[in-house]
Amino acid sequence: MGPTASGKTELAMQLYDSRPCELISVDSALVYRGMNIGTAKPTAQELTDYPHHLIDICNPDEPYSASQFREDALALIAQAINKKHLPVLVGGTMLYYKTLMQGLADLPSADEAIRTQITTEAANLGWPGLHAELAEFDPDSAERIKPNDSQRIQRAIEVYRISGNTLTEFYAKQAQERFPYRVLNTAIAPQDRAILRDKIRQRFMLMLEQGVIKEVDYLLNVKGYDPELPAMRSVGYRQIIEYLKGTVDYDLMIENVVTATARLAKRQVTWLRSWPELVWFESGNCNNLAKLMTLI
RNA sequence: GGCCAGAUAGCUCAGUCGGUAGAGCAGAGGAUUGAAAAUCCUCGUGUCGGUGGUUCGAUUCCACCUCUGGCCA
Repeated sequence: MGPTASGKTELAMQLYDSRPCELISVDSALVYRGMNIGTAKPTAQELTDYPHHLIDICNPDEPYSASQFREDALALIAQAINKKHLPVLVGGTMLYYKTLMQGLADLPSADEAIRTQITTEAANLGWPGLHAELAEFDPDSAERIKPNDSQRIQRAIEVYRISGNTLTEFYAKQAQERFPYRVLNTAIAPQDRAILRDKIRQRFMLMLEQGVIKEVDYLLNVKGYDPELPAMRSVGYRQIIEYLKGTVDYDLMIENVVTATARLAKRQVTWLRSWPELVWFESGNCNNLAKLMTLI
């Protein structure tokens, strides 16, 4: 685990060279085909030399989710163990790790039609208005969810409309999950955030040289993906789309991407601060592999 | 050289009919159950450019100075 631009992939590849393992990507953006430069996906050559599971498994307009990840990852872990390979989970989507190990309530899947309907209602009533509606049938969830948290309000209402049961009821029935494997939790990050910010900036400058703007332009204008798609709203893509539409100039776009990426890193670190039994590694330390090997 | 407009938080600015000031952005901390690279919550003391003057009291009014734009020579 670790924030973006901290060197997770590199360390995972070193580990792959050192013992038989299966690399399983834990990243909500790397699943999308055609989103390569902007997601800092390993190169085609790297993916040939170091095969990763769960990269390039969806098109940007196909939904992927924490729940789907859990299912995929459990299957891949079992396969790896059958082959007597070490399953190595590597990536920065902390909710996916949490979901994998703690499970989810038995909730209904997302329903596009109902989401669209709720979004339309929100345009008229505002999210606080829908939050008030939520409070009528599920006061506990309304207590927990803030009046402007559009996504969670939408989800809570969606679950109720699909199933007739509230989120609170589903949570109450949720079984306590016991993850059936022994896990070594490791995280890598630089010692301070300013260093990470510099690395983020440098990496984005490299992405620009590699043609990240052409990549986004292609997804938007040739493939015709809706800019409102979750995939197209990821860090970097969203800001480049603004630039392509002419809303912001080039220099401001660069600043916006660096800022958005640094904030992503911050949120990733927030997850990790309270992560139980976590072993920390420092970015760029040449002893990381050796240390990792002694822990496995 | 003259005239005009500015100078307030890291940045862009608002404001105080005179009682030492507040937004947005940035930054920091946090939440996180089928979109999670998403979505959301909390956090604002700074010689109010400098020096004098008026005043019980000046960041606010006045004078001069410095700097930055613009216009005129």
